[in-house]
Amino acid sequence: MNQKGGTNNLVFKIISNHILFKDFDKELISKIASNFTEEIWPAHTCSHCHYLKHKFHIIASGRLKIFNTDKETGREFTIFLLSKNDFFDVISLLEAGPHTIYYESLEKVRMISIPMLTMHEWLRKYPVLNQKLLPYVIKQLLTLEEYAISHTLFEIPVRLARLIIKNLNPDSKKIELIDDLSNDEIANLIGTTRAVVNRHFQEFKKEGILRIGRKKMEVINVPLLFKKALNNPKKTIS
Amino acid sequence: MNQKGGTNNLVFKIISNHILFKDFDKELISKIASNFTEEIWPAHTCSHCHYLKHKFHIIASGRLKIFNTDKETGREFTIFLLSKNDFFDVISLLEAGPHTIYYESLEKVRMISIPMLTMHEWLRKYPVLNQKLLPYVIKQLLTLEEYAISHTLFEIPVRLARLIIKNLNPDSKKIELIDDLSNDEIANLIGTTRAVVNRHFQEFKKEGILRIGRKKMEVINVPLLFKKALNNPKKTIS
DNA sequence: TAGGTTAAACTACTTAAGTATCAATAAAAC
DNA sequence: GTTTTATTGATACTTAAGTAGTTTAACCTA
Repeated sequence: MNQKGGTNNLVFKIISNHILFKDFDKELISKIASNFTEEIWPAHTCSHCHYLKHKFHIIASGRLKIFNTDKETGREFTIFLLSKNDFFDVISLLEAGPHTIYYESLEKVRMISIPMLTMHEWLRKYPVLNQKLLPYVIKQLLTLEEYAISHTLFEIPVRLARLIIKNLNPDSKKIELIDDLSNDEIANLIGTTRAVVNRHFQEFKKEGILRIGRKKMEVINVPLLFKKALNNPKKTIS
Repeated sequence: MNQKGGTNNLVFKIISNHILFKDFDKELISKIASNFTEEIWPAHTCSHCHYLKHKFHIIASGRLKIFNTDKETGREFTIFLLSKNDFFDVISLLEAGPHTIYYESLEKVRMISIPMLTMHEWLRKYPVLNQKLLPYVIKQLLTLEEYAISHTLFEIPVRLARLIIKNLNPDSKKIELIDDLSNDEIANLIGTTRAVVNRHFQEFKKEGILRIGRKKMEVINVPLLFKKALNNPKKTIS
């Protein structure tokens, strides 16, 4: 019905290439796309989870962090750093209990969204959608498991090294997604504070692992970085 | 075909009451049940994830922990403490990359299992199964998120108090599932060491929150316990 | 009940991480 | 181009948690 164009081109383009919907037939994709509306969050738009319970979003461009805060200490922990094609909130897909987390756009974020009710309806109507969703959720499960483990068993330098490696393009050897973040945001990603991150960055620099500029970083010794990522508390090297 | 009895009564009883299968019709449940075999792990049976990739298990009785170890320090972190009706390994349901975790039975564990291939086949054949699985996986996601957050932002006494609260029966006020664990196993659950757990147990005891015996514990002041669970680093009370 | 085994309690020490503060510097705004 | 703001770099200090080792108590069983 809304075939040529749907609500607009952006929505159709995203939906038809998206992991959740791409295998649906063209007709259905158009119908699905027509339910989405475009939404733009300016940089540093902050939103409480509560207000998002009624909407399901897919990111078209820009980065958005899901985080938790400890009001007492003011410290933050970035649980997920979402970018293109990621969607939220997965937890709200399940009618679970209260789930206090926050969202903030790191820059201007373009996204498409539908009412959560519609998404719920589709999940009932198209069981295949559950099949598509499951691998994504399990991948998030793995990510969180990794967080829990490394925040429990590993020290900051190890966590820092692993964060960089995880965002290192294996071909270009360039750091992606996080290379332009401040020390503060890096600290949030590994669950520590700015001062501690900076302390270890200085160490990494001195050891010739990283080259660091203002809001940019570059790996100059990959093997050494991988060595840092091993948990080796009793260093034999002086 | 294998209607009366199936492979045996235990399997049928578990399957027909299990969250994953209970809504299937009797015929299908019998067919499904006939694929399961019973398995018993004696107390302290330890198994590496690798060997379990080819099987899917549902626990009938006993406790089993999923954990990770840091070989360097010997420290352990219990990711999940599974008991009746829990199943594993969820991550292996997705054909993901390597996932190094370990399993150990805390006591004699009775379970029923099928080849992972069969489970994969069913997930394709019965999309409803994905629908049943999703809420469970999302619940695990929530649990891991909670771990990641509390291990990042909260100190040991808070984590200890929350662990107890999470396993506190709201009606009976009795601690369940973990009340007979050693300090060592408690430490694994909150990601610290035995000595530290004991240190804070002594504190809790002195403050009149807990009564502690050898491998048993009891809450004697619930409100104080809840107060401990709040993250309140700057205590005004001396 | 004696002897052995295991877990818990206690003490002393070490260290990484967190905190506070300020100076230096780059970027952005006016 | 000057002021303002944000980010980084650096120093000194505090503390919770980790580590090591010993003592005490509970439990088991021979």
